[in-house]
Amino acid sequence: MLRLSKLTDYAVVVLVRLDAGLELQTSPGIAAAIGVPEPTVAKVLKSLSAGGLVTSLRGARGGYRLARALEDIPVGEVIAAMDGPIALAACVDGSATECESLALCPVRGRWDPVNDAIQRALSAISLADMREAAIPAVFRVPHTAELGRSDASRQ
Amino acid sequence: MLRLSKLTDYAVVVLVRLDAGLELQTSPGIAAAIGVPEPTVAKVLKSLSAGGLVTSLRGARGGYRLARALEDIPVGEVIAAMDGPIALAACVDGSATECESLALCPVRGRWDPVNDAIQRALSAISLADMREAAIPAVFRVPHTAELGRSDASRQ
DNA sequence: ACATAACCGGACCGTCGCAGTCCTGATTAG
DNA sequence: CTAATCAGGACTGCGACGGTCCGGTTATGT
Repeated sequence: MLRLSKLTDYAVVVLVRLDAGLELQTSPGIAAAIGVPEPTVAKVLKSLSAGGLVTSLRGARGGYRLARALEDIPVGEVIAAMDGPIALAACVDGSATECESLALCPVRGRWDPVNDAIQRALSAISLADMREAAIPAVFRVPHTAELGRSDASRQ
Repeated sequence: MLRLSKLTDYAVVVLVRLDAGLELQTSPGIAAAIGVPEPTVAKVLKSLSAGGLVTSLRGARGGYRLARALEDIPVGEVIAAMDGPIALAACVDGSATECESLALCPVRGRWDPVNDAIQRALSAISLADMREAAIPAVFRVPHTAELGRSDASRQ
């Protein structure tokens, strides 16, 4: 239950990887570093960029960079960037129609306190708290050693 | 975005309705009272019964009853009964294979603190806290008035 | 100026879980 | 025995999600 999308999980891995000390990292480079297909990583980075969690530099020698320190990124914000606004209900979006009839809809505002509680819980945990386990041992070894390998070797 | 299943929302409405003071209520009766199709209500009640939130009496003159007071039912338990164990990850089930390779899987134990926080948040809110808004005004009036609508019309 | 590398913003499709319904038993009151 | 009710499935249509790909834009470096 509360199925967190797999993309969101990747997002955490990607963000932690972005904290590896380098100034700028490319999408293919990150993909190689964390062992996730490049198109998927690209998609994650796009969402994160749209959510303001990373800043991007276009063009050759471009790449991504953390917009803030991991300590200042609550996990709730990552989820919001990937899966949309955090809300625990079936019809919470600000859709105009309001389930056709506001009075009839049994799903109304009731979950607000629950949502607030979850929001608070997710705001209290930062990515720094999840950092340690974020990059599995297998991928933690090739750090700054040679990370432009699998993409640089393609030319 | 943490989509809560619609069934879970119905579950809250049903549970609140079960608190209406009657000793025993049948599935069709509840359906008529809250304005939700009978088969759906039946499904919800089955799940709730399996989760130990309501007790059932089979046979003629049977029905459902709250297993505990609303104050003693945290919303997290309702969610767990309807949507399975509360866990915020893609692969958290106790599946044997563990994503094929435990070492490789980037999704491992990292979300535990987050899950714990959510679990705590959901345990702190009881159904009594959600009672007021649970049954919309429209359905709060016709208590036992004219509920022979959709259940009497079938067969 | 040109080629290259990288991001951007979509469209696209297969898969899977969910909502909702229905059917066939098992159980109990009258 | 009969009727009412719960129990536990099977089944189906739909929509969201994971994952991939493509054309376009921007910037670097020669």
